Amino acid sequence: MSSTARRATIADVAREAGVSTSTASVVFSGKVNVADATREKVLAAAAVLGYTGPDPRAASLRTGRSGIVAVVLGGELRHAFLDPVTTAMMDGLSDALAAISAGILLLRDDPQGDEAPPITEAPVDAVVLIGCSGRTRSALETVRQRGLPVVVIEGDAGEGIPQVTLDNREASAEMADYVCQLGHTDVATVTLALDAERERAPITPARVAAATVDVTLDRLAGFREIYPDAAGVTAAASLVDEGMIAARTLLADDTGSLRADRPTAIVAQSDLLAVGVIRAAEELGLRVPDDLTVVGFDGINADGLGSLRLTTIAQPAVAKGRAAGEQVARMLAGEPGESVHFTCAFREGETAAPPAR
Amino acid sequence: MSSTARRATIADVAREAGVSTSTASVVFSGKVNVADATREKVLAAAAVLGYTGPDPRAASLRTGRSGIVAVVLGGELRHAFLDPVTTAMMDGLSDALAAISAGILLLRDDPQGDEAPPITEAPVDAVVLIGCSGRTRSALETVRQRGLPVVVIEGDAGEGIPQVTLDNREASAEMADYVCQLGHTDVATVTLALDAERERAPITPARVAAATVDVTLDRLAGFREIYPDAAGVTAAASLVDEGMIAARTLLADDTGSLRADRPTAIVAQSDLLAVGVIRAAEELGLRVPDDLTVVGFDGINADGLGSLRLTTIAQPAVAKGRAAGEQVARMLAGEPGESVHFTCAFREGETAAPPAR
DNA sequence: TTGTATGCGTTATCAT
DNA sequence: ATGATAACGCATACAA
Repeated sequence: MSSTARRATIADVAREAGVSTSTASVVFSGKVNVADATREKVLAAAAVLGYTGPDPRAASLRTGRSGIVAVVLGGELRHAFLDPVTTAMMDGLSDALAAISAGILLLRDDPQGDEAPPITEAPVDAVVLIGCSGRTRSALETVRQRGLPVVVIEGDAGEGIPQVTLDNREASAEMADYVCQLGHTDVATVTLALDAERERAPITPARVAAATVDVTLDRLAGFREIYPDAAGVTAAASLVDEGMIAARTLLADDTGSLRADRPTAIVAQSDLLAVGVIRAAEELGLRVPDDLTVVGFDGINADGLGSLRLTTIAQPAVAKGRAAGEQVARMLAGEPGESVHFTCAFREGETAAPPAR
Repeated sequence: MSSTARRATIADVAREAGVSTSTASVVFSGKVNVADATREKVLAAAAVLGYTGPDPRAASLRTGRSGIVAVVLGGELRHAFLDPVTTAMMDGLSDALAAISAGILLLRDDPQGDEAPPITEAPVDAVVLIGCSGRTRSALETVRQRGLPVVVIEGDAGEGIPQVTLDNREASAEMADYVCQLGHTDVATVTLALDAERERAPITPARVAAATVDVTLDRLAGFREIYPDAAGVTAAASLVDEGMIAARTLLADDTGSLRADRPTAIVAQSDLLAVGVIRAAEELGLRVPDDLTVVGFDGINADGLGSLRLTTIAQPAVAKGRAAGEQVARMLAGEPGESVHFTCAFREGETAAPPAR
C-alpha cells in the first residue's frame, strides 16, 4: 500500500533483473524466445517490485490497439437491456468478438450533456452501431476519419460503411398480406419510435416525413404496401407497457369504452408491443384472436401470453450480432468489410384469425 | 482516404496554425483560456488537416484516465443479458457511471482460453465485479496492485474492497419461516449454481463444502435455518427452463409420474426458477398454490405466470447497481470507498398457501 | 538470444 | 495568453 511510491515500470523491472528493457518487455509479451534463465530473473524481479505486467494504456498507445470495440446503442442503455432483440444481438456480437478477444464497451447514443460524444474520447479499435439515430452521424464521422472500422446494424451510416440489414419492408408486407388474406379490412398498426423524441402519437404524413429511424420506416412502408391508408400510432419504445398504451388509443375512446370504429386487426412492429396490445385488448374485454387479430415482429418467444403463441415474423437477431462482430474482426485484420443481409421468416401462431364481422 | 499518409497529430495542427503544441492542445481540452483569435486559427488548421481531436490512447497514457469502467460478470455474457436482476443492476450502474461520463466495458469472468485475463489487459480506470467466482480472485489481485478502485457486488473480494451486499441469509430465513408458518413440513429448495461448473444435481454436504458462490450459499443457509434437513437441487442458471428441470426431479420420478414423497412446498432461489417450478408443476397436473406452494426470490415481476402473482422476496437490484457506480465515482475522486448493505422486502403473492394434506 | 535507440501522441509544468 | 520541454510506459526495428 505504498501509495506514494511510483508504480514500478518495465524499466524498473529490467534494471532490477539486470537485463535491458526490451528483454523484460519480451518476457511479458511472449512474442520472442527468451532463455529460461533470463525469464526467471525477470519474473523474480517483477515479483520483488510488485510489477503486474505492462500498463494497458502505454501498451495501447504503442501498439495502436486497445482490444476494445465500442457498441453504440440508440436510446437509453436500460432499454437496451430490456429489449430481447438487442440482448440477442449482443449475445451474437460478444460471441464473435470473443474470438478476437476484444471487450465490449457499451456507449449510449444520446447527447449526454454538452460534452464531446463518448465515442470520440474512448480508446476503441472499432465501432458497432445498433439502431442509432441521425444524431450519431457527426460523431461517427469523427470516428471514421480516424480510420476505425465501423459496422452498422439496422441503419444507414453512409458511404462505404458495412451494414447488417434485415428485410424489414418485405417481411412486413408479407405479414400485412397474411392479415389481408384473413379478410381484415379494418387494420391499424403500432409502430416503434420514429425519431429520438420517441413521442407517442398518431402517425401523420408530416411525422413520417421527419422520421429518422429506418427500421420503423421500413416496417411501416411494408405494411402500407398492403394497407396504404390504415391508421397507426407510434410507441415510445419496444415495451409491453407501450403496447398497452398504444392499443388503448386504437381500441377505446377517452372514457375507456370500446370504440365502434375500432380495427379488427392490429399489426405491431415488435413482439413486445404485440403482447401489450393483446393484454390491453383483453382488459377491454376483447378476445384474441376471435375479436381482435394481433401480430408482432421479431420472434422472441415472448413470455406473458399464457399458452397463446404469437403470430409473428422471426428475425435472426443472434446471427445479426455475430455477423457484425465478424465484420469487425475482418476489418481489424485488414480485409475489407462487407455488408450482410438477413431475411425474416413468417411464423404462424394463434393470435390471428378471420374477422368476426 | 489517403490511407498511407500518417494521421495528423496535434503537433501537425500546431505547426499548421503557427502556434505551439501546448496551445493547440489547450484549445481541444478547453482547460485554459485561449484568445478567440488563436482558437480560430487552431480549429481552422485542424479542419485543413482533418484532425479530429486528441487520440484517446495517447491522452489516456498521459492523464492516466481512460474513462472506462470494467464490469466483470460471472458466467456467460448471454446469461447476464437474460437475467433480469443483472440487467436491473446494470441499469443502476450505468446511470451512476454516466454521472462521471464513464463507459462500461463488459468483460466475462471465464477462463477464455489460456490467455491473460482480459481485465489485466484492458485500459480501465476501475473494476466492478458482479457475482464472480473464486477464479477471478487472482486477476483481481493484479488489478488491485495497480491501484485501481474495485467494487464487488454480492461477493467477497477480500480485505478492504468495498462491497455491495444484500441480506440474502436473513431474507431467505424470513421466507422459509413464512412457508413454515403456513404449516409446510415437507419442503424442498431449488438453488442457483454452487460453483462455476454449474452442475444440475441434488445438494449434498460435500457439494456445499466445495461451493464458491456466496449468494447461493447464503440463501441456502437462511433456508436451512428453518429447514435444516430439507432436500434441494441446484440449477445451472437462473432461468425458467432450469426451474422446470429442477422441479421435475423433485416432483416426479424417472417415468414422469408424480412421486408420493414429493414436497408440499418448493422454495426457489430466484423468481425465474420459481416460474419454471410452477410451470413444471402445472404440467404435472399440480395446481399452485393448492397442491404446491412455490416461492421465489428477487421480486422481478416475472412474466409468464398468467394472472398469478408470485410470492417472493424483493431485492433492490437497481439501487445495488447504482450504489456500486457511486462508490466507483467516489474512489475515482480520491475518497475512500465504502461498503453498502441493502435489505430485501417480503412480498406476498398468490403462490403460497397451507398444505392440502 | 539480448541490448540500443527511438517514437507512439499527448498533456502538465513552468517560465515568459 | 502562449511557448518550450519533459515525461507518460511501452514495443519494436535493428544491431550485436
